[in-house]
Amino acid sequence: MPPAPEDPPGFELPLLLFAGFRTLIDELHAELARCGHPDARPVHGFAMQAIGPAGATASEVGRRLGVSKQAAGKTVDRLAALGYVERVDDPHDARRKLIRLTPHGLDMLNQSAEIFDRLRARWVERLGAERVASLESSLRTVVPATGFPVDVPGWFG
Amino acid sequence: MPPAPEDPPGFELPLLLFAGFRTLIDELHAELARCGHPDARPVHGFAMQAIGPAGATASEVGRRLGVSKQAAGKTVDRLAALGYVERVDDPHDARRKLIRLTPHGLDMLNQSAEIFDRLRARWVERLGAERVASLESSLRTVVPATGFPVDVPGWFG
DNA sequence: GTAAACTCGTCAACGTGGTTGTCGAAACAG
DNA sequence: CTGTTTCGACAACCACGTTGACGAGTTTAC
Repeated sequence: MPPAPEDPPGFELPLLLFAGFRTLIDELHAELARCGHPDARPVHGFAMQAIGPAGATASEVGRRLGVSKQAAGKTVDRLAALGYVERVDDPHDARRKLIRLTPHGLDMLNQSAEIFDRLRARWVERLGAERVASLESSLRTVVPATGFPVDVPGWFG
Repeated sequence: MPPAPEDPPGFELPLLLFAGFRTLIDELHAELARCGHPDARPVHGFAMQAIGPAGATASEVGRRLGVSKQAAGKTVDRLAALGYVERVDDPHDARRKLIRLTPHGLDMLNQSAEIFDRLRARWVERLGAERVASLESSLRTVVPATGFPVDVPGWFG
């Protein structure tokens, strides 16, 4: 089926996906700012998700996020300066430095989860549970099944 | 309806939207690279869309994109260095410098439109026309009706 | 008509999030 | 014991964004 003239132009789809993503992220951070996390940035959430409650090393974070270990290290520096994580020496391996979430960092992760649930609930209010579930299931079908790194270095920066 | 335990966690929705967007953008640029535009970046597409076939000034581009005129000016510099746009003096206003797409730039815009149409058609193959249309219509209802700038400075950088 | 106010483009300094390359120290494989 | 690999750090660099300032040109008000 070649593109029928009444089809929306193809560039609207990425725009809508981006606008949807960005709307959620903006609302998340507006809400986080009201809950004791005014300096949190989107990248911080991704990085702390990659660190996880069990902790990780900078190299691991880099691999999970699909960026270099140096970039991950710099992000961890900023996270540490904001009090979200701390570095502790690994007694079993003197090279490694375990990055662990502080209580403040854990709080941000928990709050983010709650806020995202509330935001999704608001979409359900406006669209109905079925359409939201359908949207998620459609996207799950078309996005490659990898974890979140899709591996185009510097795709947006 | 408070979040039922069988609902997907709220953070999956933004992840899926982002993954969908990024998948499309990555495929667009992989394809553009094969069609004579190996140096194009996502930001370039947005900026050239904001310039438009009629041309615009750097300040206008900044306003349309929701960034400062200085940032827009720097992006135009890079676009000009890549041969996508040129600056011409406005005879009616000696302050203004009209930014116009070169044939090369126009070609990129046209190719992008075609590629996006093909990518959307691939989604239609996998999901069916109805589900894609439903996805678009759902997103249209939940994203604020503004143009693309949602106005959080530095939301991702 | 002139003075004030605004707008345009540019320069400079800086922050953030990436990249590559290098390096010493530590761990590991042979 | 000797290579090889891995870890974290350092440096230099690039892309993209921000403020603040500034001269030149255009509008607006008086």
